[in-house]
Amino acid sequence: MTHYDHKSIEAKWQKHWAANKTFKATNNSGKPKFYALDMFPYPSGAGLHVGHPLGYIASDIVSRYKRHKGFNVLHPMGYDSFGLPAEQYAIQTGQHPAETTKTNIEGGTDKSGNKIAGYRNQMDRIGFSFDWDREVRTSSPDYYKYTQEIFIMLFDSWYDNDADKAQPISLLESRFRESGNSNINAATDEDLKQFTAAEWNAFTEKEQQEILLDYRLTFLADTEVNWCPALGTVLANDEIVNGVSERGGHPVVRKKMRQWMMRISAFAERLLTGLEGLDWAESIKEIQRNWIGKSVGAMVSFKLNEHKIDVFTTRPDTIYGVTFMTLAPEHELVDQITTAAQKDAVEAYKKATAARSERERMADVKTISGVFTGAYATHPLSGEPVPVWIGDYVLAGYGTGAVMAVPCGDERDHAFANYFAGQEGMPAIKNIFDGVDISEEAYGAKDKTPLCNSDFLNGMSYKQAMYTAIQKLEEIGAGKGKTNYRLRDAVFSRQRYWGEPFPVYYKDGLPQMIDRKHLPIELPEVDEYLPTEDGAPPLGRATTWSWCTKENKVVSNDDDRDCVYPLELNTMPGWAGSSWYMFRYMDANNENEMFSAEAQEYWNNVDLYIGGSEHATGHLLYSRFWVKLLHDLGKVTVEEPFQKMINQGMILGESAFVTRVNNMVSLRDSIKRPELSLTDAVKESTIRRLKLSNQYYISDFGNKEEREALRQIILNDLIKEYPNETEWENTENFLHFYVDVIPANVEFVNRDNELDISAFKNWRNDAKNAVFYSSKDGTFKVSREVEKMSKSKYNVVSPDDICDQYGADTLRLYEMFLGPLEQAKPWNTAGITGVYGFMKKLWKLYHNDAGFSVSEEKASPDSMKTLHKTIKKVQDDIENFSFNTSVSSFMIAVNELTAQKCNSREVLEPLAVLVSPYAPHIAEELWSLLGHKESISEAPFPVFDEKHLVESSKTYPISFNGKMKFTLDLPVDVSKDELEKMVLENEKVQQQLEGKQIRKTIIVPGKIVNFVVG
RNA sequence: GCUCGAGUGGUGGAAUUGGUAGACACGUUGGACUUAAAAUCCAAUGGGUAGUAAUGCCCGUACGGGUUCAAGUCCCGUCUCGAGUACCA
Repeated sequence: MTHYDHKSIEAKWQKHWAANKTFKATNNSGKPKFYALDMFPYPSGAGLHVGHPLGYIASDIVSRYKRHKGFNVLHPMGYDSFGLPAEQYAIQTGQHPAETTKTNIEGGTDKSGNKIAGYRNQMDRIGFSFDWDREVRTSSPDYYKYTQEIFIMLFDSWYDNDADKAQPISLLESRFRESGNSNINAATDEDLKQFTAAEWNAFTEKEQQEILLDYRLTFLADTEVNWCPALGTVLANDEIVNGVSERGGHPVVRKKMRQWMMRISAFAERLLTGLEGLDWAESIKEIQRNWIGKSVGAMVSFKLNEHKIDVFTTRPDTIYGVTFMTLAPEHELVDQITTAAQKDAVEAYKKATAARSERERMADVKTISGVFTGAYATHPLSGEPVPVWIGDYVLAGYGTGAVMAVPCGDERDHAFANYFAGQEGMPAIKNIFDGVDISEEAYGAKDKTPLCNSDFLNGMSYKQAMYTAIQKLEEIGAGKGKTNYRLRDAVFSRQRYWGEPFPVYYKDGLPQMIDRKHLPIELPEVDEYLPTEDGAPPLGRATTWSWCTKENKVVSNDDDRDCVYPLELNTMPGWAGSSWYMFRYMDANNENEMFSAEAQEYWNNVDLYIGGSEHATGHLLYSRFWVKLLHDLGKVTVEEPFQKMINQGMILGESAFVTRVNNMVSLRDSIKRPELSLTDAVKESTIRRLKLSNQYYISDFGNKEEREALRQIILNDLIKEYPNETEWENTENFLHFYVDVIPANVEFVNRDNELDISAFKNWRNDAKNAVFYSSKDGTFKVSREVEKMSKSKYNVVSPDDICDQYGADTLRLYEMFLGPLEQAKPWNTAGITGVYGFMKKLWKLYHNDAGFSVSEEKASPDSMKTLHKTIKKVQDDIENFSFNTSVSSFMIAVNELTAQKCNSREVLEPLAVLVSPYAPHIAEELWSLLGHKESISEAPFPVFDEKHLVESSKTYPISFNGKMKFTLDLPVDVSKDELEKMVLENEKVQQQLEGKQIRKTIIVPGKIVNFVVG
């Protein structure tokens, strides 16, 4: 074989690696460990596209590099295989989601007869060094039994604020038995009733369980949820984008439902501080910080008759600036405090806000609205009356749903006060900032401006007043320092089929956990994947979905024994399985526990995590939460799962569009009065619509000439079609057609944006007989737009075609060559020939016309220099995750070695190892041609030796006044003074200096020489 | 609006702590080989300008300032684009 045959080489080595389990990781090894993890994919029916492997290639390069460097590398892959698309597809086709999911992973033919390549096959073709023996699928009962187990662990835990960790619920029970709950500082909802030990012990079992439910880290609660009617399920906050569902873009409404919740808010502070030690992109950390939304301030109570209105404020220092209060319209006290006179107005306002959808409220933040309740609260410090308003700028869900309004210091309060200025219940704005004009806008700065009109706070600055005010409020029992978080508890129930069932049954309306030893509770069979007629989730259709506490198994719903109880009908959300999978890989085939302590201790946590940044507030926050729980319960030794993370940029698709003439054209009626101007003629004519029986597509609609020509063609067709029409000759100026833009599958478009018309016709049934009007040069062009790659946009490019045509090694190199990993970029194969050319040149270095040929002679110093500078560059690049520049340096190395006619083993052997992380197939082939019997995968990485780069001279840029004029070769091993002397003696330098005076000479040895002249 | 990030040839992108801007690749142009095409190889390629030429000069990293012997890189201001967030008290 003398030419580079990627097909046979790649097939050969992929087979070899699989047969020899070359990349199997062991859980005990004397080598240092390295754990490289990719965010696992959701196996969709569209298959893997060229965007998926981008991150996988990067992590694979690092993994292979680390193996060369002597590490024991864990580099696993699996599937996040529960999820909505499979279920939507199941609803449409009636196929079990488990089947379609399996086909999407393993390949096969779907119900409509489409060939599905399968994620696994597609990945295998790219030559990843995954340890496939550790594959996980979140939808497999072998896996989700442990997801269920973690749910039980959450149920069996509460958050102890004093110890600042999750604790077993049994500990809480024993403390209740001993001393009631007054000394317990737990993360719970506010306002739990207090009880003594005696009271606790006197409670019935059911009462006790109800109380415990308020403390558990997963609990049932009636909450306002985001209900998506189109998807038939609730959604978490992070699953909603701009007020519509992230998947599908369906509207979302607020609805009160009984749901499983996760008390992630208990971990808010640790989730925030934990970010500090992580080597993540600052932007992701920032997104998480914003999402957690910590604000430090105080709770302040305002008395109103027998009621008490609590507010949260971050500015207790401005307490004397309170001019009024505002409650959210949904606030529970509103009805109780509203005066008779204001009742109608308040009712009307409440009704109006309730009718506004979440989306409207979000879109419209400018409009100010509100109503006075007629009530006055009492200022806790000054004792003055404070009017109470309601307004929808106050959110029911944040803080207490009420604010103390300080117009002089808060922009929203300022706007509200001005809008209602002069009306009943709106006093003049109190200004507490000495010497600050607040007539135009509020003064929000937290600087040293002294306070005034503030009694004992007068003269104090922000910090001091904050502290003093809180102290005073605590003293008189009217408030206390408090930290608030925006992070809400997460809804954990989904009214869907294709997710983990809860290990929960209900006895007397109270949830009971099924004992861990009876897991998994497997998904039941249902006749349809839709909600039941009375609105219960799909699991409500299962006929065998009850729990027998005697036999400890799932039994028929018809079983009417006393020991049989109904099972939970909701399933878990998509993020459940992905919140802990990184640990399962460590011990993926353990049948007795989720993973052994030894395995976890050995692998610790993930050293390098690569994936998209779109999971910033979902997966990456929830998995950190679960890991903190597992840590508190002693299950894992780490508190953070992903030490180092890189977010690869999305590879975008270039969608293709063709312009189609609508099947209706409008025709201005014939005009026979040449004396009229065109405008008047149009005015006096009538419009008739004619239907075209043909469809017309036009290549270059923007071109006027082309449009005119197409108009003629259509007109001619119309004349034939409507022979009874008269006066056609006069109508040509008045024929109008309208166009729409139709997406074309990018598979039918070549690199020059030309459409394969016959393929398009074949693909779109309604275009079979259409007329395609090409451009003058005979081609039919599409227009392009860069968008996210998706099946529905027909712009998905599969890596398989690239593998066929150029090979996996070229694909790997090319994806890296496109640019920095983190950057988003459109997929465009324009440059791939350059990379393929490189592969051929690399191959040729090891071959002559006759075949493989490598000499045993010593390499030239030049070649050694090329090799060693490449070693250094590639090593530095991989350590810095700068993969695109490595590819360039390979190209430079091969170009140089070719020019040097180098074919010495001394250089070519280490070169093969250098290339191996990037282009493993060709590296293995060359390695074996070089006579090695073992795989190249563990060959030691070449060691960089500076001595090959040492030179006797360096080319210095010589500049004058900072401008580089020419270069000079100067010796390296001379002093600065000698260097200066040599430069000054130079003829060219003298020329430049002629007639000028040297004011300063800067010589940086090894860098530059600069003369300041004048 | 706020927060974060980014603006470099026709294109994707290089430029380690301030030290030869445009590496590498695509594209384009010209040439060699060929009956021809493909493939391959060679050369040129930021813009302007002077010269027959060798060669030289000027301008150039979004825009306007600044610091420095020296700025794509540091500082201040402006503009544009992208991402996140959206009344969070």
